[in-house]
Amino acid sequence: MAQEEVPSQDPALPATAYAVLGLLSFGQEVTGYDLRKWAMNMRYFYWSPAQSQIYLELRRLLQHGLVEVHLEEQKSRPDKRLYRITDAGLKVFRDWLDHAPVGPPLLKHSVALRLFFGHQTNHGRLREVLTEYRDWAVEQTNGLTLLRTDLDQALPYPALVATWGSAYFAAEITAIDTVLADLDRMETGQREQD
Amino acid sequence: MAQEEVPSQDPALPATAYAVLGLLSFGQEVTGYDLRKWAMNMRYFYWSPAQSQIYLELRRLLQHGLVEVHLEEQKSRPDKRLYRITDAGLKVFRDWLDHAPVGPPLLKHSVALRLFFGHQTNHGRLREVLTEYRDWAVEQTNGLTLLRTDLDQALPYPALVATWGSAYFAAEITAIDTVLADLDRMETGQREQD
DNA sequence: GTGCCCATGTAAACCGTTACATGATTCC
DNA sequence: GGAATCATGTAACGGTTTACATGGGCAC
Repeated sequence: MAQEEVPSQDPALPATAYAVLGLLSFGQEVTGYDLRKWAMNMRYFYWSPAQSQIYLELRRLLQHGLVEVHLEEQKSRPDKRLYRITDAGLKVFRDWLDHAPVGPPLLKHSVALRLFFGHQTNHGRLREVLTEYRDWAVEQTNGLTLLRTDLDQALPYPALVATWGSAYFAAEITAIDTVLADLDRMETGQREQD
Repeated sequence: MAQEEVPSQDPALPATAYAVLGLLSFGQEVTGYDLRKWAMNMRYFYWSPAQSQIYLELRRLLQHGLVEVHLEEQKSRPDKRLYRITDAGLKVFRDWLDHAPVGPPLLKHSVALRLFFGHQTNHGRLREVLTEYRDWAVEQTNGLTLLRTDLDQALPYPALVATWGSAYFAAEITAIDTVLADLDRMETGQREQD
């Protein structure tokens, strides 16, 4: 067994690697560039890594024998590297899906953080920040509903996630409205405490 | 001006540094150890960094002159390093609060990711994963309501965030229930397509 | 003709995690 | 008696970001 590609048993891959494997598990043959675009459609619930990171993960998966490449020459442009998942890769991915422990979502909500520290800011600015976030959330729901029409019957599980995402953003919007109303009450309530 | 501590103008601190500064902006004199416990109460909306990271940020803030320390000797235990925010630190923090651009929350929802790839797993396991996440979300709401009783009038802004957090987890729970019901429908619907 | 899209890749910097080390005190 | 708490810190490792580089095709 010289230096042939031996699919190692427990590669202990980083989370991003599994995300890439999962995208490839849909069966298409795609480039790293394509993957990045797909990943951006998932940004609603899973933060997309930098583009350079995706290329790195693909190389790693290749070394582990979990994906395979086939080159497609292009004149005056870097050759296309079309990746496809291997049987070994599919097995590793399914093992991860079925056996990985359930972890909590990783959330860093900078807007909530700024509200938390509201005692150091002026209400005017705080209001701006919250409103801007609310607008952003509205945009996200719009983007998601657009996406969902594309998915619906063709990709049922992604469609479920899209529905979930819509509910999430809807909740954020009403939560912001509640906060905004509470801020009002705090301001006017300061002079008339019973 | 030899090598005295010159508070640099635009330190461009990492997000964690501002979180630490913000906690210190409540005015108390605390240790890194205390900060870590406080940060854990914020894990509902802002992922707590590792303990070693907090100590590192404190040293960095000290170098920038944004916090100051005073030692408290302890026998048979590392000396307490009690940190307090400086005027410069408070200024930097307020500048950040009032001028930092509004960024989207950073979310990596591993459970949603696994639902997204549902075509590669069996429904039984998928159900388990979702249910386990649901249970976790219920725990979080319980923890939050406990917290909120402590905060309420004393810390109004953190209380607002706690309320927001409760709404968030409640939304997650009903979203999971919807997904679970949809999965049922997908299973039974497979044989009786009209 | 300016700017975005394609398509890959390298390099440096660094945030952040994990693991380890210490050692008395306090709670069950 | 064992485990958790207090209280800080170091070292290794690696995931991730940011910046940079290339260069033709295509749309407005």
